[in-house]
Amino acid sequence: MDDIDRALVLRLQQDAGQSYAALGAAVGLSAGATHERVRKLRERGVIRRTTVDVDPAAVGSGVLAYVMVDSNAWMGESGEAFAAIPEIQEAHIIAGSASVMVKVRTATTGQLQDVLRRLYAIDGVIGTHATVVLDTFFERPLPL
Amino acid sequence: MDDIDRALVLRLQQDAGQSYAALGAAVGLSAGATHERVRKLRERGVIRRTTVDVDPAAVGSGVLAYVMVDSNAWMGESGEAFAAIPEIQEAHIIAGSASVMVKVRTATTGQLQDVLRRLYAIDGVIGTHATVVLDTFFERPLPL
DNA sequence: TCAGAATGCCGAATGAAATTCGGCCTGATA
DNA sequence: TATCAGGCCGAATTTCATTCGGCATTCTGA
Repeated sequence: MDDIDRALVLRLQQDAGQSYAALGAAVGLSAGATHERVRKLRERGVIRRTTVDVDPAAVGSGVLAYVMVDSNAWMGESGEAFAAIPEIQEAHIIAGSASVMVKVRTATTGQLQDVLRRLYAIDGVIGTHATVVLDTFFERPLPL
Repeated sequence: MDDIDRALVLRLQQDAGQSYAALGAAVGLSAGATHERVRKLRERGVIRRTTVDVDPAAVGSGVLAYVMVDSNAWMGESGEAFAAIPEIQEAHIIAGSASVMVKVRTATTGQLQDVLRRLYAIDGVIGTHATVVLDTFFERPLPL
């Protein structure tokens, strides 16, 4: 993981569709060497996968909310219960008054309400506190 | 935006590196037609870009926190002030007691503290409330 | 310090994939 | 029903990914 690797990851985050030749030229390597570097970054798990960034509103997920989930038990093994709710995009164990925080995307606030209902159905969950996002300034890749 | 488009977006989210031939076979289209569909999805902005998913810990961002930012003024035009802090990965205007919520990734909690310091320096910011993530269950693509 | 091994890079060769296009079919329009 | 636009297929062409031999540099251990 040297400066070249970091530069490669940075540029791939910005555009994973460019050719290895272009990518290599940007960091001063041949296409072959660039290919090998990127292959190893994947192998090591630094790059997990290549994906596309989708406009949530365009695919029917215009409502974004963060939900703090309160519980009366240790939630450390409940990951799958949260994963079973497809509208949940992220789920984290947190330090603080609540024990879990989830990021939810739905088409409408009605569906958001339904997600809250399903959260309550999870073992140990005793309360939720939803924070609705009114506007997103930005969502961007990791700093490097 | 029909069922085929949705299937394409779904599969591209899972793996944007596959060939148009494979992608087309999965949805019942030729490589050429698939190429054209995807081109239009990009053109319409449904697909914003193709990128790589990076392991944060591997690039020196092992600490994740969400920070509620309190203010004494309308923050609607302050997006750039938040964007100027590279450790902030997302920034949203929210409904509720705080006015802005940001997602922060740093290498250490010391750097997190430094980010809070810089948040306080933004015009109108009068307080922060950080929630540190202890463990991430999952982070995944949009539901479709 | 020196031989051997390992690593990383370059440049060329080869096969696979992206991209382009003409022609055909279907559904909508008037 | 005649016309037109949109979408798909399949082939042709160009570009790119991937693989490899050979060379230089660095690392290891004696």
